[in-house]
Order: sequence, then C-alpha cells, then structure tokens
Amino acid sequence: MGRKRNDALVEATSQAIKDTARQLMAEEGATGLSIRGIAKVLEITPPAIYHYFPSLEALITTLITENFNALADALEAAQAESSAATATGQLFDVLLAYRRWAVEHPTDFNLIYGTPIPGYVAPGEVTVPAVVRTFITPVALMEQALQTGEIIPTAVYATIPAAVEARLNHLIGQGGYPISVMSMYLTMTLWTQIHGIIYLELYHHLGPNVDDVAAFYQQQLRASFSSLGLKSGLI
Amino acid sequence: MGRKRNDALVEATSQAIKDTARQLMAEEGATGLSIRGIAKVLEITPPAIYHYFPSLEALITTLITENFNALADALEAAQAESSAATATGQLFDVLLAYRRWAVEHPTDFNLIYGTPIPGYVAPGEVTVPAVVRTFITPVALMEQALQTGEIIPTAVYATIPAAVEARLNHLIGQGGYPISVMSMYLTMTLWTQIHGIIYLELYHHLGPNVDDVAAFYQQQLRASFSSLGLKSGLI
DNA sequence: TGTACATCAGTGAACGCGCGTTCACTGATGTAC
DNA sequence: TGTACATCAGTGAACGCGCGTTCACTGATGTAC
Repeated sequence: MGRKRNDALVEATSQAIKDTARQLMAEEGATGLSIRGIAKVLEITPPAIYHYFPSLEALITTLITENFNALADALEAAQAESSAATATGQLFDVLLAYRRWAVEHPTDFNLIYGTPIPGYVAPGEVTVPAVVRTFITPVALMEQALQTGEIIPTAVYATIPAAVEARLNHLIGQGGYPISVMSMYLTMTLWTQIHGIIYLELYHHLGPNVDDVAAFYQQQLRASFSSLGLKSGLI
Repeated sequence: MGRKRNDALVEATSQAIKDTARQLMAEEGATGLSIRGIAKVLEITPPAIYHYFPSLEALITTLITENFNALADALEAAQAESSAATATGQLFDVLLAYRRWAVEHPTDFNLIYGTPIPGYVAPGEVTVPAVVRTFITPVALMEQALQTGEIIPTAVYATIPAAVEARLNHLIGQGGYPISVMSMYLTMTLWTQIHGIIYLELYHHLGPNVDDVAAFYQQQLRASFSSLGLKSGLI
C-alpha cells in the first residue's frame, strides 16, 4: 500500500547534491560549502537536502570517503595499465598517478589531506578503511621490489628508529597483511617526500619557483628511489 | 591645539588585536578569525578595531608578513646558535629549526603555507620579501657547502631539468644574490622534502603512522643530505 | 592655575547578508482493491 | 478501468545565530593660551 521509494531518482538527486558540493568547494574552498549554497544551485529549498543527508557533517564524511576511494582506484588503475616489467617500474608509475590525481582533483585532495575543517571531525570507522586502500597498492609493490632485490636498502635507511619501527609493526599487525617493516618504512618515506611536492604545488608555492613541476617531480622521484637503494638502470 | 596620538597605547592595542587573532585562529582555524570574535574577546565593540586595521584583509596580511619574518628569525637564530663547525652541520640545525618552528606554531605555519583562505589574496609586494627572507639562510649555507666540497652533487641531481633551471636562474637574477643554480636547486629539493613531513605531521596524518616524528624527521633529513651528495661522516 | 576646545579612542545602532536546522504542510505519485 | 489513500519528495516560513562594515555620536584627554 502506498507509494514505493523511487531508488533511481533518490540516487540521482543524491549524486547531484554531491556533484554540486564538489563544485562549490572548488570555487570557494572547503569552508565555502553550505547546504543553502547547494540548494540554490540545484534550485531546490534547503530542507529538501535533508531527505538525502541527515546533516552537513554527514555529507562531508561521504565526500571524504569517496575521495579516498577515488584516489585508491586511480592508483590501482595505474598499476594495471603500467607497461613496466619490474615492481619498481610499476611503483614509479603508481606514484606518478598519485600526483596526477591530486593535480587533477585539487579540491578533492584538499578535502582529505588539507587543513582540517574547523568543527568537523571525521569518524574513523568510516574513513580509515578508505585511507588504508590508498596505501595497499604502493606497499605491496615495495614489498615485491625488496623480495626481488630490485631495491636493497642503503645504509641510511637500513636501521629504522626504534619508536617508528614499533609503531609500524603495530600497524602491520592490525592490518593483517604479510608486509615487512622495511617495505612499510620505505613506502612511508616515499609517501612523505611526494606529499612535500604535491602540497606545495597545490597551494601555489612551488610552481612559481620551479615552473615545470611535472619534470621536477619525476626527477625527485628518481632521486628518492635511488637514495632508498634502487639498483641502477631499473627506472 | 588638540590631543596628540598616544603611540604607545595604539601600539599596545594593535598588538592585543593581533595576539587575539592568533589565539582565535588556533582555536577555530584560519576561517574562524573574525573582527567580531576579536572584539568580543577584547571586550570592545567591533568598530573600534577599524581604528587599528582598515579591514579584516589588512589584518590577515599583517599576520602573514609577521609569520614569515618570525620563521626567518628562527632560522637565523638557529644558525647563530649552531655549534656545528661545517656548513652542512649548520644547515642541518637550521632545517631542524624549520620543523620546530612549524610544530610550535602550527597556526602560524598554517596561515602562511596552508590551504588558501577563500576570498583572500595576499598582496605580493608585501609578502614576497618576507618569504624570500626564509630562503636566504638555507641557500647561503648550501652555497657554502658546495664551495667547500662538503657536498658534491650525486649523479641524480647533477643535471637539472631545463625548465626548472631556467626558472631558478630567473629567480637568482631577480634576487641579486651571488648564488649558483645548483645550490638553489638542492635547497629547493630539501625544502620540498621537509615540507612533506611537516604538512603531514601538522594535519595529523603522520603521527599515527610513525609515532616519534622528531626521530623520523632527523633520519629522513640525514638520508636527504646523503642522497644529495654529502661526504660521509659530516653530520 | 584655569579654561576653552581640537582631537582622539571608542560606542551603539543599524545595514544587508548568509548560515544550519526545525516544523507543519502540500501536492503529486503510484499502489491496492 | 476507476477510485481511495498511504507515502513520498519537496515547500515555505521561521528559529536564532554570526558576519563585515558604515555612520553619527560621545566622553575623556591633554594641549595652548
């Protein structure tokens, strides 16, 4: 008895709300996002949005989760499409894709890695699994590179600071993946180094100094690999 | 005729406004800053603030300039106080101070290097000279390290991407300092690498993974120096 | 020492604006009989 | 095929809030004579 929910329509409107939210964040920054702003663009009254999301916070959480997953998808796709024969070659392509995704989706990257939105706290149980996904691809490739001997850790990286090693071991235990501490540690190293360039580029501090950021990034990445202990001539 | 301006009082109130602004930004994020918020804390009416700053934008610009200068001061102090005998040793201490300043003044760092505030555009003629100051100390030390042969660029860094080199040469020409492209390039490399760690730490993405960020930072810094071409045993 | 008065720091009210969220509601829709 | 009606998507008004900025103003201050 009575009307059924039109799931397709609900899905479509829900998507329209998220799309508009992303568009507004691109124009005005993460803080520029508002229920009323979205409503105005969609030519709908603000309360209507509460049929799709219980609050502004819930909408933001959804966007964050989707962004982490989109980044993880991009990394997986990069590995799948990589023409490299070696694990390090594939890892190189994956990390190029990491920056590319950030540059092509600056607002989305900013939402997940940028200045926290005041008053908003991400619920860990929802977002953490999505974050983990973005790590799996590079860590697995690093593990492979260590096993095949493509990378043999240099002296500077051979010993991991005690507190750091303990923490990484704890994380590995939680994840349940058969990953060595060393591959976790080396991936974390690459991860921090690429974020330096990506953050500075996105916030307009690097481009003016370096002009061709893509070229700079590639060279820095090569240097990072080599400094970790990559056998020469592999990339 | 008439009353004279009480400069000391104006200066004191002006300082109180800036202090309160920083405090509010620390509590609510850069977007949480407001004229009315400051007025409330100082138990003053909002219009009173317009006696000291012509607009909210002007206040922000002042804070940004002061932050860059504070960072530059911290770096100069670190060099002055460094007990290291070599240029690379001093540079190491300066870069430790860089992170320390960021960690001790997260809000101030965020204001100058974080997500741009929507709608606010920094006037270059005021802020650029302050930014340049933060570069001078490390670049000069790198130049020295190259001249003394403490650092001899490794193969990966020996050739600078064409577009990057052109841009750096342009910057050197503008600055008027007798600096080689290579020292500019290597400093830029260190600069991006330390920012990766600093950004991630400040936005709470690194601590949970690495626990002892200070130790991680030190080791990464050593590795970076070594990868640039530091003669062994110098740090 | 006394007094007029220009100037200063700051007030109080108002402007028009946007915000998240609540509430009682309406009209279209599509199902069940 | 026709009709009653439960449910759905969405409306319109209102709540209390905070914002930057403007304006005409006041009362204290300290200088000049």
